[in-house]
Amino acid sequence: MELQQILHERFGYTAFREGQQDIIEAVLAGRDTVALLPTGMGKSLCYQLPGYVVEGTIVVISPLLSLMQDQVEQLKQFGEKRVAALNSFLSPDDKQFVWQHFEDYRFLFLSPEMLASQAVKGRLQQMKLGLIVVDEAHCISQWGYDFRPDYLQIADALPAARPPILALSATATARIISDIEHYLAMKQPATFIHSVDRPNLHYEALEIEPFEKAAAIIKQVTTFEGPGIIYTQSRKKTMEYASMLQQAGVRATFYHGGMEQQDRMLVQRQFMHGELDWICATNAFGMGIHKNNIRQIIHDHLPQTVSSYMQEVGRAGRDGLPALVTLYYDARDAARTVEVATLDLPTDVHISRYMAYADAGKTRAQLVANGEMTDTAFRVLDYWMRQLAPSEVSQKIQELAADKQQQVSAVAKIVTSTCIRAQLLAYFDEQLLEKPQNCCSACGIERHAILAPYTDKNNSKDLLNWQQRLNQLLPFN
DNA sequence: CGTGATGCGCTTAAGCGCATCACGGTGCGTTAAT
Repeated sequence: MELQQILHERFGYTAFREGQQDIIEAVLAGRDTVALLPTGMGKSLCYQLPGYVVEGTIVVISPLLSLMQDQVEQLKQFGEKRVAALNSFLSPDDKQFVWQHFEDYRFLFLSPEMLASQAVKGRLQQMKLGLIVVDEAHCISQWGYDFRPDYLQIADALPAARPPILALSATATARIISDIEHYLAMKQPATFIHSVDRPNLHYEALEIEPFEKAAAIIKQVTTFEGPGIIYTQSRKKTMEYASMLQQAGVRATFYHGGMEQQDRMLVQRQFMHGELDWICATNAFGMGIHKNNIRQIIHDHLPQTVSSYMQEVGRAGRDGLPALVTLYYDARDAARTVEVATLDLPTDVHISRYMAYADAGKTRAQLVANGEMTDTAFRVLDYWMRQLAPSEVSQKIQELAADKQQQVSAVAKIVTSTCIRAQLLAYFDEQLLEKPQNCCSACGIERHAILAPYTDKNNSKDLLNWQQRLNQLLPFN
């Protein structure tokens, strides 16, 4: 069957979006493929469609359970029944069911951790696989080294005779692409890259005294239109900002990784449906947010990497209309961001404890239960101890810390440069060819030319029924 | 680096001033203990 025909009959589209067809053809030609597509440009179709061409199961490695749920639902809406996500969301019965029908699924979603389990590995060895997909593949680089080491071991979990791998992401530097190719053990991959330039984003980086930050942010939010996101560095601050905005009459709330899954979903949906205008969040807020009319992104600190900054500001202006992205910083920010970034790296003390326990034949559960290190620290350490000699691990951790410092420096250098846009592009090996009007704060910017004034949404009488409307919107609440 | 909790020593014994220390972000899966 022709691709066009499948596209139309199965998915109801009349034409491919830019880039999709080339990527799909590369995959169908059996090539390992790295595809960088802007968010909202139909990444999912690049593996959904091949599901109806190739023989065997499409295995999708996904970083978040909530993303898996979204994808499963989307495929079900397209009429696909042979789709499942094997993860800890499932009840024991459901898990049993998926396990029994493992080979029968057309699409199977797994986390890297689940993929690493012996049981899953064994099962994958014995079944017919059509395609391996790594969604949000920049997580390999972003999380693999010091947070979720299973991201560095995806290739080890796959059968030797495997189908092609398709790695999908929105933003990737040369280094991230090279990490993806290396840790997925890709063979002469086809690579599709797009420009990261976003002409409708207007960049601001404003140096400010620490004690003036909050007031400046509240003023900005109540002067110009939203919706928007405020990114801050601690869970506590998300709540403080949300509280201040609420007192200023803004429909705002907070979001961070310590919240219950259900609350997180609730906030996401309120924001997407326009019930909330501002989210005050840590970097937990982002992946899987499909909202195209975000007008502002505000940072109250220096982000940890240029890539994460690009991802965060990149959530603004997906509708193509102008958006303002503002970063407030002070001279001490870089040092503080480095502290936060390196906080949970294992130390020499942890290495000694790890070795002592290994010698005594004790288990990781005992180590963690004794409070000698966190579960994450153990897993990261366990990975490196298996990769390197004990004497090399300490040095490796130091290298990781030095790298974090270097990455923060790169952010600081860009936001204090003579043209933020040009420097951001340069970081992604691109050259700025045409400067838009109101390019960035370094080039000169006129906020009123970019955004409409703030309007007070509290005037509408339906605010009184806010909770009721929420309840209607969200049946499970 | 910056903040907030804790604890010490001092002193018209209840609270102050100061030093020290822990903590700060991102998520998967599993299981022990209720």
